[in-house]
Parts: sequence; C-alpha cells; structure tokens
Amino acid sequence: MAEQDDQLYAMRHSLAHILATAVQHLWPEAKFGVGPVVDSGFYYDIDLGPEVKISEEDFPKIEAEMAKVIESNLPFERFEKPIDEAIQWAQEAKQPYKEELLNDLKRSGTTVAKDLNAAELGTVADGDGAVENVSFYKDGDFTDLCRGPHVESTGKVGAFKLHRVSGAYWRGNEKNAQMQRIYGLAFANPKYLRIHLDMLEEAKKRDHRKLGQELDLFVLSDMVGSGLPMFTPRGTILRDEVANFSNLLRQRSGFQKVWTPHITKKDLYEASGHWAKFGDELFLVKSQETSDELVMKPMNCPHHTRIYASQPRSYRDLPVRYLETTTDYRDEKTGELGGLSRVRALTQDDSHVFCRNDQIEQEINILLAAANELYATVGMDLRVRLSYRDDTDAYLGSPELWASAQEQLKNAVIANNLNYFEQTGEAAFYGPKIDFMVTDAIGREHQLATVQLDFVQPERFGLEYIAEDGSKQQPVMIHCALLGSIERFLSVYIEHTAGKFPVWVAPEQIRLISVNQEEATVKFADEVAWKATALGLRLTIDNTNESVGKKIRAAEIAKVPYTIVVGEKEISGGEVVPRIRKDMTVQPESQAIGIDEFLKTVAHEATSRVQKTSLQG
RNA sequence: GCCGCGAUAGCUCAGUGGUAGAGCGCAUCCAUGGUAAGGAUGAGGUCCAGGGUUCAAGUCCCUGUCGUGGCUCCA
Repeated sequence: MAEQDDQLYAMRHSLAHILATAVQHLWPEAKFGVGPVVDSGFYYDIDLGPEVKISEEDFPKIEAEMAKVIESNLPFERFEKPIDEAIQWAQEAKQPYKEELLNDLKRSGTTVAKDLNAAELGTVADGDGAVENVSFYKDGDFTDLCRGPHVESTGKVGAFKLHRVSGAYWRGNEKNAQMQRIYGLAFANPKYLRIHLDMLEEAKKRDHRKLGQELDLFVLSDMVGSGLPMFTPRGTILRDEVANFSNLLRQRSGFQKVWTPHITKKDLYEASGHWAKFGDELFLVKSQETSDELVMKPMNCPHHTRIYASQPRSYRDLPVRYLETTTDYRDEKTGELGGLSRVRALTQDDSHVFCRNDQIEQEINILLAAANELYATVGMDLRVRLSYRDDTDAYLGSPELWASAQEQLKNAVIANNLNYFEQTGEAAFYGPKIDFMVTDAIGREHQLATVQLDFVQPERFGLEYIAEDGSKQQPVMIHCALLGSIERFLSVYIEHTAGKFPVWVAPEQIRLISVNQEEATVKFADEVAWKATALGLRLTIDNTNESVGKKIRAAEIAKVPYTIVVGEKEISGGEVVPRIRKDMTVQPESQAIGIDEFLKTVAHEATSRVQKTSLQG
C-alpha cells in the first residue's frame, strides 16, 4: 500500500512538472511558484503577469500540450547543483519566485519562513542549517527546481484532468503577489479518476444549497444580507426536529432549558475575555436611550455563568446543567461565508454543565452517550478526537487538574465504545476537549461539535460552590453542542441524505394524491388528513387537477417518504397501497394495508426515528 | 478582507451595442384520470443597484450589493 502511495505521489508530482512544462510552452514568460501534491491531485502556482488570465476554457489547450509531453515519454532527469549555482540559474531563467525559495534554502535550510510557524502548517523544516546542494528535474526542454520524487519518464503518470483555476497568494500571504493556481486531479489509472469524478458529481447533486432551493428549505435575500439564511416552513420543520431531538437526549439526563437575551452589554465579554480575543467579530448595537454599549451575543456561556452565579450553590446542587438552543451572531469575514455552512446568525444547541472535578467523567459520559445516539440515529459514523495539552506552558489550570480531566475524558470515551484517537497540543488553552468527527454518506468527514472542559471561565467569573467542609470551591464548566450549529449541521445532513430525509425529520411525511376531485374523494382525503394530524403526522393532500402520473412524479421529486393514491378503490376497501420512497425499503413491492394501520405504523416510525420502514417488511 | 467568475420571468438558463426569449412552474379552459410529465390558451420582466461611455446599453466601463470558487496542503 505504502509503495503504491509513494508511486501515486511521484505521479502527481511529475504531473505538476508536466503542467509547468506545458504552461511554459504556451506562455514562455510564465514565472513559476510552487507545484505541490495535494489530496486528490496536484496544483501549480503560476504568475503570467497582469495581462494574461488563464481560465477553464484554456484547459483543453493546456491538457493537449501536457498530452504531447506525456506521449513523448521523455525521461525525468534528476541532477543537483550547488546552491549558489542554483540561484544563478534562477536569475538567468528569470524565475524570481524560485530564486526567493533558493535564497531561503541557502539562509535557513528550509523554504518555510520562521514567522509562518512550520509546525502549524504541518511541515517540518528539512534542514537545520543552510543547504549545499539542491535537486532539479528536467524533462526534455523544461527544468524545474524540485525535491521530487518523480516517476522515471513523462509517460508514466497515470490519469489526470485539469480541474479548476483560482487565485492564490505567493506563499499564502495576502501582501504578496497574486498568482494563478491551476489544480489537476490525478490518479493511478483512468478508473480511479472516473470514480473520483463521479464522487464530485454526486457531491454536486447533493449540494445543500441546490437541495435547499429545490426542496424549499431555506432562502437568502439581498435585502437581508450576506450569511443570513431564512428558513421556510419546510426548513423550519427540519430545524425543530433535529433541535428537539438534540434537546431530548440531554433533558432526559437532567438538563434544564434556560433562556438568555440576544443583546448584551459588552462588559460581559470583557469579563469573559472574549472581547479581547474576538472583539472584531462582534456585532455592535447602539442604544438610543442609554449610553450602554451593546453587542449581539456571539456565544452563550458567559450568560449561563450569570444564571449559575445568581444564587449560592452547594456541592449537593451540582452538577447544574443548562440547555439552550439559541442563535448567536458572529461577524465572519465575508469571504468565508457560504450556504448554511458558514453563516453570521448561527443557532447552537448549546449546553453547559457546572460540576465538581470528580464529576467530570460522569458528565462527559452523559454527553457522549447522547452524541452517540444522535449520530447513530442520523446514520453517520462518529469518531472522536481527544485533544490534550502538551508540555508547553500555553495552558491555564494546574497540571494535576489537566491530568485528571484528560483521564476522565478518555474513560468516558472508552465507556461509550467510541472510535477515538488522541492528539496532544490540540487542546484549547482553557481545557482539554473532545472533537466529534462524522463521516457522511459519500465518505467526507466533517467536524461538527465539541465537548470542552473549561477551567478558565469559572475562574474569570468567580464561580463557586460550598463544599462539604464548608470551603468555597470552583466548579468546572463543560461546554457541549451536539449538533454544533444547526445551520452547519443541516448543511452536512442535507448532503448526507441527499434530501431524502427519514420519516421523523421529513417536512412532509405522507402525500395523499387524489385520483379525481369528486366529493367522496375529497371527503375521504380530509378524513385521512384529520387522522394523520391527530397522530402527529405531517400529511399533505395533492388535490390538484392533474394526471395521477404527474402528481406522483411531483411527490417523487419532493422526496416525500410515503405517497398514497386515493380513489374509488381505497374509499370502498379502506385499504391503501403506499408508495414507499426507495431508499427506505428493501422490499421492491408494496402491499395493501388498512389506512388506520398505515398511519399508526408511520407515526410509530416517526417517534422511534427509524431510517428504514417496517412496512411490508 | 484579497483574487477570479457570476446576477435576465417564481426556478433552470439562452440572449456578443439596435423590438427581451425558451423549458419548467403559475393561471384559465378542455379532458375526470390509477402509480414518474394529458392537451390548449394566457399572465408574468426595475435584465441586481447606482453612475459613466454611446445617437442607442441586458450587452461596454466604474462603484456598490448579493452569490460562488479559491486564498490551509510548501522546492
């Protein structure tokens, strides 16, 4: 496996080189930046000067040129030059970006600038001092500075396709020149490339922004503003269903709902420390009546500490568990906004536990069990990352407290049979945390929520309880949102399900299609609707003057779980043959069932939140 | 925030300086139907907003708004 991975890496690297070769053939003035291997291919950053703009329309031309290079199957020739000669080469070749890289290599043995923080970028400087020699690769007429490895000749590069072009700053710094980044996809053979392209195609079909439009779930408006989606009746059902479930999973363990206002004096965040850290992300609100400086709340924990601190607490009162599903406001950079994944008004299914140190494990246990059940119910694989502190002094709280807390987190994770991995140095400065990573139906992993221990806010807000011995002690805070933000969760969930929601979340659970508009049909349909509503079901009647075939098609497109057609047969027999959405059943054929029994079964499926139907099972 | 691309009917989109279009949806009428599109007719437009160029701008230029791809992967 590792050998194949190495081979694929060399292929992709070689393709970046070939891309550069082709670009040089087409635009001899091109200045080249870096051309690394990435997840599913490679890219190359290229500066063609302010005049030339490469667009996707140029891809066929570039691909054709690349194909020529590949066809000629020229050997990749590797050679080394002393660093000073290499710099001279870059000057002669008029490659200022390469020259800059080489000068960095000469100076520090790495191209990663110190101020970029190599560790943070996930790269390690590969020399601890100045380098003496650097390597080059050459394919026929084009020579490129490159560490390699490359495949032996240009013919052995597998299957590729240029994917997109975008702007990128030289060395990721917006103060630097903007270059054009050409991305390519590359795989060992055409089959794997095909599979990847199909996956991208599938992801496009499932795009929550597209489905949100098609299924009438949420809308955006120029007049409301960027990053401020509004939810339609259907979308609001989705929100309510998932939020209610998330709440239920905690309310049964003693969490109590609280409510806090959406604007607050900024003093609260000065006390919590958020003002100093996130001040520029807060929306400011001006009072016309008082001199108060208010902000829209960006989070809820400081408020919850105020409720906790509103009365003296005994060790007997702990844990105190608050739950609030509420909207927070954050002024994100406009370029970061998109669909529901990143918004400026985000609704958190937030909760905070205030407990004693010795209660951490038990409390984490409750939350993990809830998360486990939530993600099992929505059918997403869950694994967690235990994020611990490292040995630096960047953390607040005593080392003993940290050690104990980390152990308790781990115990709880093990007790819940969670797939986990541990990572040091990933903790927040105020406490260790558990990150939830979920995998969706097409294999993409998303981080949705975290459980975080917090030793800092209790301190900053002077929280306390009276211990058994009469002394004042500081509680620990546990932050948890199971869904994360509802908007972001829905963006993932809509794509995970491709809009085919299970009965419990489906905005419309049953659609009743009338065969005609006769009085008896209308009356029967109304009776069924009445019964369904009494059972808490969401049923709509399609009594439009259209053909049955057309109405069924409409129900299919709306991805309604159950469709029943009602005409004379059903009225006289009292039975229906439900049309079951394909993903919900393993049985190809549907069977007739009494209408009351049908409704009861669906109602039961909704309350038990199953993904598959038991009908005709 | 920065760079690229885009915004035309409710939706998806065509329209390359000279009379605003199609399909779907919607409305009306005919057909009264049986498990993925029955037929006909019709209504529907601030061509994102503001400014400019031009005899003439949906179309070209500038600014803004909104959307979208990227700006993290290090020779």
